[in-house]
Amino acid sequence: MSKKITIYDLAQMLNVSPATVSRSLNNHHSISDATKKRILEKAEEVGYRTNKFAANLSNQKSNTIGVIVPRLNSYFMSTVLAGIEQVANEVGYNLIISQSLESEEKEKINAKTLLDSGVDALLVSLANDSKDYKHFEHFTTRKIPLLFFDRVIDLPHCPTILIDNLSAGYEAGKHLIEQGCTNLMHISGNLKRKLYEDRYKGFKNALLEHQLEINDYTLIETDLDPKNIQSVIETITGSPKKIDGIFVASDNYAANCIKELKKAGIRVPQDIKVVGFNNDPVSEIISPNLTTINYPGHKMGVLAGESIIAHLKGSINLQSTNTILLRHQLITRESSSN
Amino acid sequence: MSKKITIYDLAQMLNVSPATVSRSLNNHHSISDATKKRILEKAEEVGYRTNKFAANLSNQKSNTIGVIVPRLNSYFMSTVLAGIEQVANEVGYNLIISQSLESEEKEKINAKTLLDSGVDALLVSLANDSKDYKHFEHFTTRKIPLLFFDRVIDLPHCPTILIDNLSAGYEAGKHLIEQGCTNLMHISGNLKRKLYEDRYKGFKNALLEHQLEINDYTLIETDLDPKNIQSVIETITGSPKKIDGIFVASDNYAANCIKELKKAGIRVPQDIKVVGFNNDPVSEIISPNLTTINYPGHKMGVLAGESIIAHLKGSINLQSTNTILLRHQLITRESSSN
DNA sequence: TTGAAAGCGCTAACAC
DNA sequence: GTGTTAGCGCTTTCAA
Repeated sequence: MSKKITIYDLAQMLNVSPATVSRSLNNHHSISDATKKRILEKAEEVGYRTNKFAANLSNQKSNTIGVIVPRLNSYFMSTVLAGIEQVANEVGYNLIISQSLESEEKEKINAKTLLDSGVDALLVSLANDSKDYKHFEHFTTRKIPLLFFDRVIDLPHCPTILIDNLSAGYEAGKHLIEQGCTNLMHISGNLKRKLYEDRYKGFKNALLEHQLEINDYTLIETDLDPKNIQSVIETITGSPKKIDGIFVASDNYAANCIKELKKAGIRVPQDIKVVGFNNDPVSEIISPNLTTINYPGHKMGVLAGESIIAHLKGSINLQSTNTILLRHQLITRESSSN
Repeated sequence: MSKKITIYDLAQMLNVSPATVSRSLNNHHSISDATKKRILEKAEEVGYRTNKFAANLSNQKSNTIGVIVPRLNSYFMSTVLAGIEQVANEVGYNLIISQSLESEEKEKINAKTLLDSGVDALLVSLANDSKDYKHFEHFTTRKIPLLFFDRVIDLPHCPTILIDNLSAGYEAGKHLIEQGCTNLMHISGNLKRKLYEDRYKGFKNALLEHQLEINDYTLIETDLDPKNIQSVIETITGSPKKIDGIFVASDNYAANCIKELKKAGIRVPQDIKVVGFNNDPVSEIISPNLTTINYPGHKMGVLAGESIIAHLKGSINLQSTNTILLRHQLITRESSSN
């Protein structure tokens, strides 16, 4: 902002008051069309650009929405962000995006920075690490709307958007059982996060319902980082009772599992059937194609964006809606077929 | 920002002037440690939060960097963004990210919005569509640093960060030739963008150097969207001379090609050898594993972030550096083996 | 329909 | 080392 043409300059050029210029620029109704037109044209002509700093200061709002995600470079998350960005962009909101990199510490700092930056609202998907949520209180006390998606926590007045992980887990388990698996394993993400806990619970429910054994091999908690996959493979191959069905909490990890299992001479789906999660494009690239749960990331982003913007514009009150559940769907492919 | 405690409030509580408070908060040297401490403590105690709008207005800077990318949900791009975010976050810069969705129109609007938002600098990867670059002139005339990465354009005073696509294309072609391919094809992205043009040029150079024929089947231009892959497969299978080597401008597309080729009964690498681009994780998931060119996305993001921030802090002058070339690398895997 | 003027909260030049 | 004060550029109440 250095070629400083202000509303004062415009006012002077046109022999009107700055107030009139300001009103015209904001399309205020109490200005005659004639002067409005005159001012707008002049503004265009001299290349006037509004100074948002000043407008923000005066308005106490920024037309900016803050986003905190664990990391933005996963297929799922970047898809969600793309959805949020799209709707925000359309209605003229800016998006400030920051990553917690799974660290509660960074999440806190990010929240603080975004608060200071004067975001009008905050969208959050939690870090695995986070146990304490005081850093979000500043937002609620200041009545800055706060919405959680995917990795959520139940905070008063904060709506959440997610899928029904419990039933998704159940469906995955049930499907494997129906395909004839009797010795099942779940490879989970960080169980501190409710979505992973729920997926496991649902999965376990399916086992219980079919009177299948639950033992030390039923659940492995991981960070879902393929780097550390080897120990998981060893656990699978080392199980006393041969494992014949695996439900993995992410497609990416599942694809890597399949790859390593194949290397270890274990056939998928003949020896072990696999169900992933997310419906990542990789699920259709891996051979065999991966059975998975479709998780509508883009839609989630769009919905999160739309909800928060509608709330900001006053057209709906988010505080009352507490949870929005998106529809998921089991997609069966080769990795679990008979 | 509704629980409004200002520096005036603090000043009053402590019987000092607002200026002293401001200076203390900014750790100005001309303030005695004693008062500084007193003020900082009080600020903490009453939960004072600085109002960035006011600070920005006064400073004429926002500590914010704008980013425009074609879309943020590709593996490569989200990796770059993760890199940018990481360095920006570390030094207290915010990132406003927007997508052009490959449309010049949206790119223009995004640029305008970011300009108005008062970003201190702008990082851009161009939309395929863009032919006109006037929308970036506002930045250069206002001396707002502008840096292009990946999909770049040569604008005066604007540094660019990219890899040597010419030699990357050459290496890919040469590799296929060395593997015994004689009838080669390149599946390119939008040739309006120089990086794709360069990849093809390099590839062609390899063919010319080995006196291989260049014909209508040597080059297919696509949007690299797997949705429209079928026509490409038909072109491949319909070629009068059997194509035995393909260089694809993205791993994702290459993986889908391999998948479809396999469906069509064509064996990779026996019948056709394939080289991709990016070293996307999918390249190690697809079977056969994909030979590819490693493209250091995260590093590119980090470098872009570091460069622009160093420039903003005055420690280097970016205008003089015109182009930063990152090192790429051919990674040979099964898809091109003998 | 338009204008005058008082903020919005912070910074920094200039005094003391 | 600290205080006074004049901006930064826009919005908006109140008055005309």
